[in-house]
Amino acid sequence: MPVRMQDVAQRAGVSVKTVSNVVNGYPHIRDSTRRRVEEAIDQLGYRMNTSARDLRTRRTGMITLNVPELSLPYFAELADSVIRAADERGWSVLIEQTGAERERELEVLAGNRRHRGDGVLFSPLALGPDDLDRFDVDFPLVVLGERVFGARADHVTMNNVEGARAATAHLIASGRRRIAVVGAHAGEVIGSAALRLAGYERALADAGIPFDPELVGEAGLWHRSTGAETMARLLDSGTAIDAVFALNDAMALGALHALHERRIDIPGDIALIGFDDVDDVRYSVPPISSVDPGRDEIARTAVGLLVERITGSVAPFRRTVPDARIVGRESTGDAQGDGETTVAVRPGRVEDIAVSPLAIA
Amino acid sequence: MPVRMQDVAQRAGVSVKTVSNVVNGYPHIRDSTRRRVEEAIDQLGYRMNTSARDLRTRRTGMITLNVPELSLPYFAELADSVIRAADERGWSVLIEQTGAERERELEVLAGNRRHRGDGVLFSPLALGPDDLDRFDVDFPLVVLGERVFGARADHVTMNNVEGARAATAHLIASGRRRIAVVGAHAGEVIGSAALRLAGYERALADAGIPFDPELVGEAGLWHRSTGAETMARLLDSGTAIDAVFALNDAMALGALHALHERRIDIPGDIALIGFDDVDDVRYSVPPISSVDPGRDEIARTAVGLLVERITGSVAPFRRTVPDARIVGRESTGDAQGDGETTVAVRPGRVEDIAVSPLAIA
DNA sequence: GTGCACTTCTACAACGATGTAGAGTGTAGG
DNA sequence: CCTACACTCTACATCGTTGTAGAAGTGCAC
Repeated sequence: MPVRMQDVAQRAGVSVKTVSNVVNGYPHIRDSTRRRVEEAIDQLGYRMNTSARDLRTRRTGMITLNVPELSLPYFAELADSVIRAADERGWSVLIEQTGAERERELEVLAGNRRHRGDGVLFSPLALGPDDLDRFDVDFPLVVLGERVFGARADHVTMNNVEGARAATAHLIASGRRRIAVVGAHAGEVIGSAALRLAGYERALADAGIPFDPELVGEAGLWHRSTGAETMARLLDSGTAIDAVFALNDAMALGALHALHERRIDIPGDIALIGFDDVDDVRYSVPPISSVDPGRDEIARTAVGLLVERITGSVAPFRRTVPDARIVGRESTGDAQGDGETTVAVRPGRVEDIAVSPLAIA
Repeated sequence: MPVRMQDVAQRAGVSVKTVSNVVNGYPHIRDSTRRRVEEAIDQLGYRMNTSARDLRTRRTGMITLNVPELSLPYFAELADSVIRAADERGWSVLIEQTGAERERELEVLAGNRRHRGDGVLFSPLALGPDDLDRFDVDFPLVVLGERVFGARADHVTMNNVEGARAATAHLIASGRRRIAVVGAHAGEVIGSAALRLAGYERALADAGIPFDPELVGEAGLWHRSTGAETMARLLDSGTAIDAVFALNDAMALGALHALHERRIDIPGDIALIGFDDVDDVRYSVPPISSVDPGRDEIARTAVGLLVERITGSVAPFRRTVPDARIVGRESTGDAQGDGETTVAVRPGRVEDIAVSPLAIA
């Protein structure tokens, strides 16, 4: 029932291949022929059957983005940026949610889930170094985030340690000494939590401030709710606190909530800084300072790496770390109202991973 | 290079079709045969070529969701719900962003954009009644939102009028009389703005409170920033105000920001209610009351309608309106801290649209 | 022993596009 | 006038799967 190239060809009095050539912008076509074909296409309302093209060309023009959930503002904004970056290059994006469940994340790598698209952008939250072997997959893959290092895959990470160091240093520079952390993961040595905590400790050491475990608040999931709970626990513990570094913005918003409940003045009594620089924190009350990890660049780099991996030849795996910066707002006393100050974070490094990719079948 | 059914068939000593039958769960297969095929699949690491299957079956198992942008929390949460609903039924979701640009929204309907997937879920923000004809498309389409009524397509809308009426009535019930509106669109008779304003007016009328145009604040785009600006204008105008109805939550958050800047007490001086019930408002300071339009049900219904339209026979177009409810929080004095009260909104109606769909080619 | 229904499997064409190879022109250069 | 080459177009095989039709085998009732 649907119109095929065959039908267009017949109407225009040319071969199917000529229609294909017109549609695909092949240059050597007489103007009159091109016009006739285009008219036939219009008249018949022809639209290319993508499945047939995909089958023949062995390429779909789609990539899959796997994130924990779009309800988390950071991932929603990441998805936004990824879709834009892909669109600029003419690619479409399929989105799947893993809910940060280990099982579903493993399925992404096993490729057992519906296997569409030419490559996968994967932001794991549940997998860790024990799962490194699973990343040896036979399809183009780019990993986002800080859960897995050393995987045999291209990898785009944030400048976690330096970002966290700069955020903490920023608080110290304004005279704070009792800086609490919201969102630590006890015993973990990988992942954003560990890296950002390391940056925090480094900043303290740089300033000669002793590390006090009482100031470190644990939070498993990095949601607004857990940020609020952790902040409340810290406040109830009775430890003196004059600043808070929330390891992401969602928890910073939760912490703000908890501070408000106790009518604590920000930044008067306690200064607050987050991480991710999502849109929300610009409009919270008061606006919250944050570390901008360079979301657009992360997305653009990741899409670029993936497309290269899909279309290009075999090359060593690469790890890239976009530039980050500190955005100062009212919650750290850097600005009033909608004002903002920004400070660059010491750049991360771009390294080649010293392993070769498996030949992609 | 990649493994085909052919290769599996050879290894298992059966025909290609038998492999296909095993993969697709065709029942009449000897156990021993099935086992041999499955072993061959494992050994060779076979994975179905989806393009070939899609071509043959004339179905891709994907739908496209077109939204303005995922950075807007409402649409991020909608996308989350849509992906979940689709996943439950075994469908994948391709997401495209229109940026609320008229041109791009028209392209969605023209089908000129890459045309993949079996159907489209479309949430327009720029199109209006003038574009009704464009909705006569030759692919399965379900429209979301309030921009277009009477289009020849299935349609899922929010219970705008009743939701807005109930929100306003809620403020009135707590003794407010000078209720400002943030986000009106002057002169528009369609779209969320007009419908929600109508609900507002109806509630005033019900309570015998005169409508005062000075209380109505315009805002073109419904962002946090415009909410803040509009709120500021209203406050600066000098009109007495004891409550604010922001026509969506993003603007409610912006309004909150503006109120905070002037150190106005909420709900002491001014009560505040929004619309959409996005996650953010649960954790703002203070938490903001809102109208919950039933996001999950909207998504589930929309996906259901679309899948039916794709797989099913021709049937009259349907319009559905999920149930909404008022969620009372601190900003209207209904609860303290994380507390919530809920009140059902008078149900919307489910109607058949009195036109038949075009035969889907 | 025959007929019939069910189970199990196969051969072949078809889905709708593109890659390859090459045929038929036209034109410039020798 | 012939050769070389660029331009324009076509015929045909092919991508990897599933639908259709039917063959072969099995079991059971009569």
